[in-house]
Amino acid sequence: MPRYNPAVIEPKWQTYWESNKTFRCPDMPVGEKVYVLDMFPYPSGEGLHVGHPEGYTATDIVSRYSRMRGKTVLHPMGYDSFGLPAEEYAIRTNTPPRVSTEKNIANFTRQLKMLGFSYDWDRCLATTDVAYFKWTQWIFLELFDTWFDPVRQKGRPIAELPIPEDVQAAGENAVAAYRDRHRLAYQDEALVNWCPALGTVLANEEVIDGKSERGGHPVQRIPLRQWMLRITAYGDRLLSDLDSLDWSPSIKKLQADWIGRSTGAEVDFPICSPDAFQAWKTSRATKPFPEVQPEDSIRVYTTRPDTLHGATYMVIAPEHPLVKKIVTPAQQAAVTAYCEAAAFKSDRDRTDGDKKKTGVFSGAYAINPVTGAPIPIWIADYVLIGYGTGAIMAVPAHDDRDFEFATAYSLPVVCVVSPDASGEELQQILEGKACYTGPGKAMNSGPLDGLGTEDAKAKMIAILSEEGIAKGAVNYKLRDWLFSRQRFWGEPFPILHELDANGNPTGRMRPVDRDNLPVDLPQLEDFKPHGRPEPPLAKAADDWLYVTIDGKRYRRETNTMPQWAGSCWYYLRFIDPKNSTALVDRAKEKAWMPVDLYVGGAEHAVLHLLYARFWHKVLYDRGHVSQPEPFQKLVNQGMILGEVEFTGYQKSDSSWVSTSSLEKGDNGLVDRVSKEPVEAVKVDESAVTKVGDCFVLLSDESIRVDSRAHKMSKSRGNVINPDSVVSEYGADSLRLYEMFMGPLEATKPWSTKGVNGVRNFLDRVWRLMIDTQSDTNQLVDAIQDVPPTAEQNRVIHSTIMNVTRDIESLGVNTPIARMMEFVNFFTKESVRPKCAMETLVLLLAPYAPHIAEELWEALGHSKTLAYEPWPTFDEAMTKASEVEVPLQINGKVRAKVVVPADATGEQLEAAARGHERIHELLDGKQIVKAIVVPGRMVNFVVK
RNA sequence: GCCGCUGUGGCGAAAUGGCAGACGCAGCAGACUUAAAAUCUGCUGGGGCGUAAUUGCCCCGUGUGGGUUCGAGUCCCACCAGCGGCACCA
Repeated sequence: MPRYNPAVIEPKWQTYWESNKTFRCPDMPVGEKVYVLDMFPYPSGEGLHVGHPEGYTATDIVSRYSRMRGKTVLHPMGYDSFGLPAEEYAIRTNTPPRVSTEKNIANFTRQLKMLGFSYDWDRCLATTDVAYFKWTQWIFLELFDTWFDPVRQKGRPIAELPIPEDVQAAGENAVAAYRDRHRLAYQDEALVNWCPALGTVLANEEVIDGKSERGGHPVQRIPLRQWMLRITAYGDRLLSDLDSLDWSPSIKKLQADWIGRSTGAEVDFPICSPDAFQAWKTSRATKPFPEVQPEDSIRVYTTRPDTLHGATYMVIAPEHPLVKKIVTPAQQAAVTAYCEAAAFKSDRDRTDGDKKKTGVFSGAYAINPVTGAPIPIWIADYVLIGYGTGAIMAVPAHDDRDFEFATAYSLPVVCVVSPDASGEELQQILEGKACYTGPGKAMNSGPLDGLGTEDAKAKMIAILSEEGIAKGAVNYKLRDWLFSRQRFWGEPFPILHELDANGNPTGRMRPVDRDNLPVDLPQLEDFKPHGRPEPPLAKAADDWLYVTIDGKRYRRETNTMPQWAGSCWYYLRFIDPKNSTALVDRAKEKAWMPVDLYVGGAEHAVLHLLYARFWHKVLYDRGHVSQPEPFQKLVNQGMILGEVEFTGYQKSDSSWVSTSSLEKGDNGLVDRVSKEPVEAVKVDESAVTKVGDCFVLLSDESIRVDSRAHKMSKSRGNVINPDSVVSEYGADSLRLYEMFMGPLEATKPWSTKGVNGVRNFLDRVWRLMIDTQSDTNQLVDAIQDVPPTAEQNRVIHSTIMNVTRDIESLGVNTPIARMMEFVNFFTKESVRPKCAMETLVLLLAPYAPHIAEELWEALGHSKTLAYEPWPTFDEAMTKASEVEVPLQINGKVRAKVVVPADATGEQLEAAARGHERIHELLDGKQIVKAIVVPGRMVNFVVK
């Protein structure tokens, strides 16, 4: 009987690996170590998606390959299990989040084991494990206990923070407040996206068009006291250390853009009458540039200090504290209305570049500190409170946004940079009728005149620094990380707020003693959010909520940490998952870190990877880890799309409209001619054909249809479930197919026929060795214990060489093609040397481990092949004794000649000249040059 | 708008600057079979010439247009299309 039957052999080997602890990883590496890490999944109720096994198979191949190369491999798996979806689900089904989370984890674990990944399951963890988040809280306390020393560019213990004398003098509370202001984890009044329906603040990227991404509920911007992490302090290091990483340029660039470092200057503009300007200037010249913006001026950040003479007005954000102070009575009503409207827009909404710029005049004027001219102060939401100082100097001649605004409100435009242009264009710019943002020569700019843009910037900063009016400054788009959420299903903050005798907060806080960690979540009957920004944990019983220490009463912090917290350090815990005295043992950490290969989706290119790098650097500064960066090599797997679909478009009378005659109407697509709306209709593959570059209907070739693979989604109904693929084709086929689809990093469409194709290959591998007529796994007669022939050896050795080389460079698809060629070749051989079969099985093992183990056993081995030495090759054996070499004339192949593989250039050229047809073609021509590449080609250049 | 990635047969894709399309899917043909399935074997970019038929020969072909080179899918410049990300960051 025995046909290849994955349904039997796959569970058999999974059980074998599990009961023999085949993939248990020792505490400390023996010899060379490799740490191969997957981005751990969020255990959703839907279970594994086919996208998950793609990256997981790639890392499993590397892990299994590395073991066979004798390395010690750390290859763990866990779950990122805190978060909003679990909680929403819990609310809907009225079950505690922990219950549904554990159920989902069990399902994920079943599915992952079903795919035969070689994880060390003893190291499995979930961020929701109390024993795990104890250390998440511990790290939070470390952040709380750290300040950033800008001189040393390093996080240091808060106890080492120098306290200025005046603060010291102001007493204990002032010192405590000073410390609190400098911690990496600090509380601050922040403008947040508050969603009353979800009962939580949301990150900017969770808000779309002023509505929550989840549920589409309205979102408001309100000020709330929130926990923040001072990631901006690490901006420079997060940026510059990217250079040391083996990451794709595109991911590095995404991170660099997100950090968004820019250099320029901060400049103060006095708010006073022109008469008082000289006095202001004189008083400024006596002192250095003030640390904090004085009341009598507006501080702006600019990257173009060279254009200061062209600043004809100023704009401050609607939330800017000065708005209330400077607005004139006549403008009061208009300003209030404008600011209120702005409050209802999210950051994203407001920064939508397509929108027309709006603004309102405050009635007040400031003085341009270099020209002495009064300039109006406007309020507009194109200026963001969160970036720079929340105020700008507007130079409409040299900034597109300012120009657009100036045009809309008829504000003056003064050109101060002579552009690199000519004719009409130059004239327009000089007259202030067009905007020029590029570099040029300074003009109308007093002492800067004639200088190039870079020199002018430097000179302006130098002059104004001298006068105490400005200083050079660096800014980041990166904001401090808003770290608290008003939800139940997250890590509680290990922070206590001191209460006075009346039960009111004193404003002082203390960390929970580290011995008292973890702070577990309270049991709550009702963990639902409500419409107020008061976290659900506030509903906990008093014995959880209130703590008395040394006679003082405290109330626990009731916010929880965001989902990102747990994933910031899980890779460290995998090294030492059971440690109860430290987050990770120092010696083990040193032995295993950094992660040598980290694979996951590109959706984490910015947030997760930036947050984790930030935490890691803090832990590094505080001496808990030995390396400045956690992830040495990062690879982003591409997305797997659904099967290719053909879509035609029909009018209401069912007549077809070609995609070439569609246009965008007000409500979707319409026929360009009749403007009638059309409906998208799925067309079967058999009903279309390709003509030229387009697919058209077979029934009417004038009707073009769309051909596209779409992202898998429930609503589209094109989701492929790994469970059903495994039950129909087997786990090895799924693994093999996902690798065979194409390069790991590419986006590629699913094809069920393709799965069938690789299954077919595994069937052929099986029949190559197993006699399907027999009742047991009897080897076919062709397999004999004989040495391979020269030709067989060439196939064996070149297959080993190519497979090895490609796995090393993470080329996952091409080794499969090589193995297919191997099988195609040996299928035709009536004598199949046993050693050749063993080689194939070992090469196949990282890809399709179950069938490989089964065949290894059939070949007479009694234990797992997981630690068998990887086959080696002799490059000399890969070469044929004779090669066919193309002969070209002027770069065109005209003939081929067979020569010994080791033929020299002279021999090859002689053979080429001697070739009958080449001789013929060269007759009467003058050979200008002969290019001979031994073993590859000959090219005669003739006239 | 800005940035990045990708453009190769009917489809997924290969190809250290050296014979474009390996390998797989789909398709076609043959063998086996009463038949089908399965399996095995072969063919399969387009056009043309030639021949009884083969062997064979020529031209075109890697999004478009240029360039570098003896030789370009590969390197350089410009453009076009698709996908993805960012998007008033002063």
